[in-house]
Amino acid sequence: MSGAKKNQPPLKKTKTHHLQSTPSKSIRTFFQPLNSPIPPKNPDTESPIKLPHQTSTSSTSSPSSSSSSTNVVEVKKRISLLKKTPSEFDHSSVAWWKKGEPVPFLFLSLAFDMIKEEKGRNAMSDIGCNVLRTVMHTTPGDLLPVVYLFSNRIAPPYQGLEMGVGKAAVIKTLAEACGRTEKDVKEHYKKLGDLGLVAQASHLSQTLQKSDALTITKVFNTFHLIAKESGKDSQKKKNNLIKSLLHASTDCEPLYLVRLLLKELRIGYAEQTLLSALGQAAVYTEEHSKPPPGIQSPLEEATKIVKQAYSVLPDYDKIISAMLTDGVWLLAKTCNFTPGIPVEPMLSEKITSVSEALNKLRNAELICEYKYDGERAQIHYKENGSVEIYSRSSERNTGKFPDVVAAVSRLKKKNVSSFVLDCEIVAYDRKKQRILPMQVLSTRARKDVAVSNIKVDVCVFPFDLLHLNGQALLEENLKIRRKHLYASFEEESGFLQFSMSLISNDAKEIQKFLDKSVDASCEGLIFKTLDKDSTYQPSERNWLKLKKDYMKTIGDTLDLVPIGAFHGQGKRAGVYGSFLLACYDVDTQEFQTISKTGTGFKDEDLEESSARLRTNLIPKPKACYKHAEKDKPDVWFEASEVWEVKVSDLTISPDYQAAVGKVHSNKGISLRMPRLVRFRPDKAPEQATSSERIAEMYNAQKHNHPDKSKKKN
DNA sequence: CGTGACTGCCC
DNA sequence: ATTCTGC
DNA sequence: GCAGAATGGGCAGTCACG
Repeated sequence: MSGAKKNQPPLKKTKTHHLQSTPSKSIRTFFQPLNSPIPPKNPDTESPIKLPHQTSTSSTSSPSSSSSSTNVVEVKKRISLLKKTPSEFDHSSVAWWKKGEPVPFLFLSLAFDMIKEEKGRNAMSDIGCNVLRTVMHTTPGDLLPVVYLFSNRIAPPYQGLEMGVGKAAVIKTLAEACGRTEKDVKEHYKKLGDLGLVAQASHLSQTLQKSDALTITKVFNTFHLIAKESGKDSQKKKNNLIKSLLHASTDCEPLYLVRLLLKELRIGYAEQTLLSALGQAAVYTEEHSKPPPGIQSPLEEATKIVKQAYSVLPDYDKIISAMLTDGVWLLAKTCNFTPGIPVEPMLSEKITSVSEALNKLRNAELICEYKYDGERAQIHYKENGSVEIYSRSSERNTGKFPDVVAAVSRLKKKNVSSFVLDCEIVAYDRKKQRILPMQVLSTRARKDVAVSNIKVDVCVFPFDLLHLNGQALLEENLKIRRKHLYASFEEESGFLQFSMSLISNDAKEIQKFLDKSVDASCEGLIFKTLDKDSTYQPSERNWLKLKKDYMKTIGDTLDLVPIGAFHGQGKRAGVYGSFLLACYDVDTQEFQTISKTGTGFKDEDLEESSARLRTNLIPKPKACYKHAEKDKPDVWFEASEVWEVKVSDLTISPDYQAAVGKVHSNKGISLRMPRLVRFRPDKAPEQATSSERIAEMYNAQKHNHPDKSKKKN
């Protein structure tokens, strides 16, 4: 594809006033210039360059119209030292601001830009590491916001703080900020595939407005203000806050402001690399603190420790503060699993057959459990009786499930004073004693639900216990955890039922169990070891999952026609990113939209398909294309080819038109998790899967006709 | 007060 | 969620 | 095999606007 291009707006002069808005109290606990026995190499006195942010002592800001643009050149030259191997890097070599002064946002933006250009994760991690060390050295109080911005968040997920700024809002703001129409901005966006690049190319702040240089804390605090804004006129206010940032930004700052707002950093650097860099930065910064004896490679070890700490306590406020006060080597002690704070859930890896499970977990005692189709939940019950429920991504869901709160409180056994339960919450019809589809669960109200007003009942299916009566069980084997699990709760039909499980290493028996799970409206099975390697490993993909649609020969497959496409974003800029697909209704001779798809393509496939279909453009949808007005693709195609798509489910859709009237009077059918399997050059569009067949497939889904799913042996 | 666009979060 | 890709 | 970044349907909640 293409190399990265930069597109930098001309520099503007920035004046130097540090509007210091202190973030929050957490900084108080930060250790000051970390234990640096080595006197800093005279950080500022020697700085040979007059830099934009360095008004030195004179608070009487002179309208220094002097060489501000050359200054940025100098800054960039200097900052390229970040590329040095950490062992050769001098933590005071790149900062152009004084010790104790707020870290300029430009520093982070330029670092992002450098990271983006690197290829290897090691090289990227090194830059990150050097950035963190620089901040630790000059302004440790800024480390927390720097880490948050690096990780593309503004708060731990369970705090529910969201900016509520999306593409549409950014488009609107950009249009206003540079006096263009929204339509204009949208076009530009479609071309570049990245609103950050649009912002950067827009030469914002045309007027030579005297504005203060952005600092990390300014940006971070403004993000928080944006997040907290709500109610009438809140959109306008958010809009203005964003504009104020954009107008104060220079160089590549607009690019990263926008990307941060949209949570799309796109520099190939995310959580795991950051954690690794954090660990390494700590090792270099804590120069006097020797690693514990017996450690061969402190850097790797520190990385492990930080990742481990984060996986059981995913909260940077706590991790950073613990790291700065007690050092990285104590992190395993200072950042423990904490009841009330969610742990990252253990995950599973996809497999495609029972035999694959038996192979991978050879020589270990196996347990299979039904894979229920609901929401993952981690339920924390504390000594004082308070309960919190967290989602798979650590969002606090307690307010959505007051009935679950009641159920676990009621069904825990007497000897249980506190626990953390890992489970699946599933929509459930108690009268018919039947699991209901995910789509039913998703209609449940989410905020401040009252037990008396619940529309969708749920049943909890526990499968693991991470904590019991003040004791962490993470390090115990599954066998032990299960023993505790079963000993700690009573079952109550329709409220709490242990996940259906089978302990077996017998392929035939397991195959039967798999079929049974599907009959019971489940998605398939999860495989785990009971003894060997069976501790609970947060965020690790050490379980296996087998779903019917993963299996090569089984699962629903459809032959569909691409009739439109959407421009790609990010690394897909310049090609289509996804395609609008249709089935064929033989009776009406219509192509009816059924879903989009944008995954399953090799890069090459995507380029070729894009090139091929671009020759087939039509200005308007044909009369025989049945689609909703709502989501029109960027371009329409003549129906010309057939693609095979695999799905996990068919669903009734509010928008898509496939088989409309056949299973629902005015709604069509769509696809859950559609992905391209292969092209079908052997088929003509009219040979695509028919609406009739799609209705059949929908009706064949077990949970749509549960009465017919008689037990079979 | 109803509707539709937008956003975040489930999968 | 699924899938692909570079390291 | 890891980590990151592309991409899917669809729901409730929020806000702007008529």
